[in-house]
Amino acid sequence: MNIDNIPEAFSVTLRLKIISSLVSSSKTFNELRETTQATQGNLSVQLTKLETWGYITSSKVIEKKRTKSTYELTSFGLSQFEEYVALLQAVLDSNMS
Amino acid sequence: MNIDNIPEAFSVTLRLKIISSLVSSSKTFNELRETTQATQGNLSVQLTKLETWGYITSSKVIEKKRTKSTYELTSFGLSQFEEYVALLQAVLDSNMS
DNA sequence: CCTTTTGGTTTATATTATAAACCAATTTAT
DNA sequence: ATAAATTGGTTTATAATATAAACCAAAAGG
Repeated sequence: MNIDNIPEAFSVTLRLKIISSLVSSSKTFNELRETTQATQGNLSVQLTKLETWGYITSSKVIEKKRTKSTYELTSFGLSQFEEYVALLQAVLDSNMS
Repeated sequence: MNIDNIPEAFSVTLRLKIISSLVSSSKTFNELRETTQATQGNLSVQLTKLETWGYITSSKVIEKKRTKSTYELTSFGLSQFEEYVALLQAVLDSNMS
């Protein structure tokens, strides 16, 4: 990763919030809704994108006869996030004059 | 700054490239065009936005009877960039389990 | 059963990033 | 002289995409 190919995952605030929220632990759809304050539709769309890109995985579980989706950051997603932050930090560090 | 109000300045790759490029030194329009590989129109639009938001300043100088614009990162722009990176780093650090 | 709630997805709209077209001034070529 | 090309951009049209509104199915409550 370099400044010329920053992944799309980090360019939308909601996606960044989702990723940030999942760093500490997996979350359900509604937990993410609370922490991100996003609408359901928007959340659904962005989760689908992050999953398509391999940043998160989801698993549907039937709980009390209702589906409950849980979202988890993949190791790829975490490492991309770490790389992204390291890249920006390096830009700042290179300025040390 | 927190995860709920990430400035728009950082959500577009070209804007992030411009800011990154200006961290080390001021640059002219065409120097930015080379380092960012952007089209003139796109570069112009994003520079105007960054200037409107106070991230950069521009100065037009007449050199060999031609205008030459130079763009410089403001101290506000730099500190916002630093805050942004620190914020993301804090998210990662908070995961230390 | 009829309404409400849960747990989402699909689709339409609004925003905005990008590229194409344009413009004025200057230089170079004829 | 003046036509063509270059410099240094801005304006505008279009393409992409983020967001919100509408929708849907299944279950629970009244």
